[in-house]
Amino acid sequence: MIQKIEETSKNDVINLSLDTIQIGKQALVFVNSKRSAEKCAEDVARKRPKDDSLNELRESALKALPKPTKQCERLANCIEKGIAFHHAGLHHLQKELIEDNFRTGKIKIICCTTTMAAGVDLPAFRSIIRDVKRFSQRGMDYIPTIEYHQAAGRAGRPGMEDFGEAIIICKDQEAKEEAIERYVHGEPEKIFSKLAVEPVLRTYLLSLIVSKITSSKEKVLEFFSKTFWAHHYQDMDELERIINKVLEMLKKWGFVEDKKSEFISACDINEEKLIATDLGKRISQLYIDPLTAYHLIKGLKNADKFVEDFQLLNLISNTLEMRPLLRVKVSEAENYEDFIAKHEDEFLMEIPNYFEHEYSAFLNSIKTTRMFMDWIDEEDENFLLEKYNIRPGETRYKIEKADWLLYGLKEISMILDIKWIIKELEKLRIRLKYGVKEELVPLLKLKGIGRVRSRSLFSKGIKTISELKKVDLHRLKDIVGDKTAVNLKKQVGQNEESKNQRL
DNA sequence: GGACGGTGAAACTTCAGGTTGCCTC
DNA sequence: GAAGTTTCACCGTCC
Repeated sequence: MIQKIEETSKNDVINLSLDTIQIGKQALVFVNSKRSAEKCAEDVARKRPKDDSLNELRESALKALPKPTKQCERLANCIEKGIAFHHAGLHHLQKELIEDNFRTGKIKIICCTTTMAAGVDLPAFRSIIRDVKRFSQRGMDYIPTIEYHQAAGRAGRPGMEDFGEAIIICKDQEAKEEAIERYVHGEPEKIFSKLAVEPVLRTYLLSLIVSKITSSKEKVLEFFSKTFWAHHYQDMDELERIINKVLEMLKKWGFVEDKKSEFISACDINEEKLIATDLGKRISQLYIDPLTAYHLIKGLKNADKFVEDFQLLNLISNTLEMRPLLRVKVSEAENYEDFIAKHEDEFLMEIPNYFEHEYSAFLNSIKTTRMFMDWIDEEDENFLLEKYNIRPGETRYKIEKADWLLYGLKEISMILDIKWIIKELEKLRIRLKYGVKEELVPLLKLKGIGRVRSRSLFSKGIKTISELKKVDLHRLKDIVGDKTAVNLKKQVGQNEESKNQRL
């Protein structure tokens, strides 16, 4: 059935969105980048009148962060017209806000990336798939059929509507035929085992040995031969070669060792036992890729009684876990290269050769490191967005990962008995978590005190716990508010409220 | 004549998502 | 590969 809609603009997404609203329904628009999601939402919003009943919602979106970023403003400006964008760069509060208000019907159109296709269950009358191609390492690739199905599956609300509409936007006849062939008639892709990815294999193999599920090379091979991976791979010789290679690495790095059986039975006369070392056990518990662990250990050994924060942050930025790293633009490269030259002897890892492929990753790691440095230097999210083009949601995600790696680094230091560095790591973790300078660390031990309050206390001269004890309750109330002030006094062992009541 | 603003073409840049650990009154 | 952004040349207007 061919259905005509009103064309008020050259942009099909705008026409479809406006039509959806006009017939009293909602739509999700799927695009291939965060920037597109934002722009697309703004384009639709521009064609819509402001709705005063959405003022409160607008304010909530704006106030999700202590200080609104440009992204918050853009979102708020869309929301007041019943339109929103949704992607991984949003603060989780904003994501929830958008999802909840789409469910209640206040938000009519969401322009989103794949966050919505996979993770969130938000049905709508229309699923509009604007982009069926997405950037990949090989250039632009069609999105998998399975992903199209997930997006299209959002169309139609069970129990509320008899049907839904999934629409792919095609620029010409050729694109239309391709879309029908690939997505409407196409079979979803077969599922492949992820075990074949080396970091996963390394982690998995180590955990098998740690948990004593497989205690010899033969048993390891036997175990893997029964996996889904082997089923797909079929070539057992090649499989054996890969597993052997990984096993040798684990041994070389000191996470696994061979042990000749002391009680030789008739059946396993030549069997060498595989045993995880203490270090190997801890790494497996920490769920870090063994290669990352090896890289961290090498870095720790290069540190000599004193480390700068940037050295530690750079060490963890050069791990697979931290990827994708922030990308250095052509115009920025010189600046970061200068930084490398200036600190040449200070890195805890070897700097890749300029002509090696890894050099650009190292350059990116410097940018990521400097982003963390700015964060712990108390720059706000808007500054990070402007300088590094990293959005608040991604900033939080990166910080979480960095924190986890620093925790891993601390645990490894404990096993290796490198005691002096542990305090440094603990301090850095606090600074990274809250995004503060070192001077605020003592105040952050208190409950109810974070980045903002610790800074205002500090700037009013309250810099330590003992100074907090000395300060008058009324003055404290002026700085952090009534409830927090009382709470703080309680925490430092002064129950000021009961004292006041007694007076 | 110079400052300024508007316009459009060319050059340049950038491009999804998101698991894991520990502690504590 | 393509959308989106930035840069730059060009032109017209105004003081």
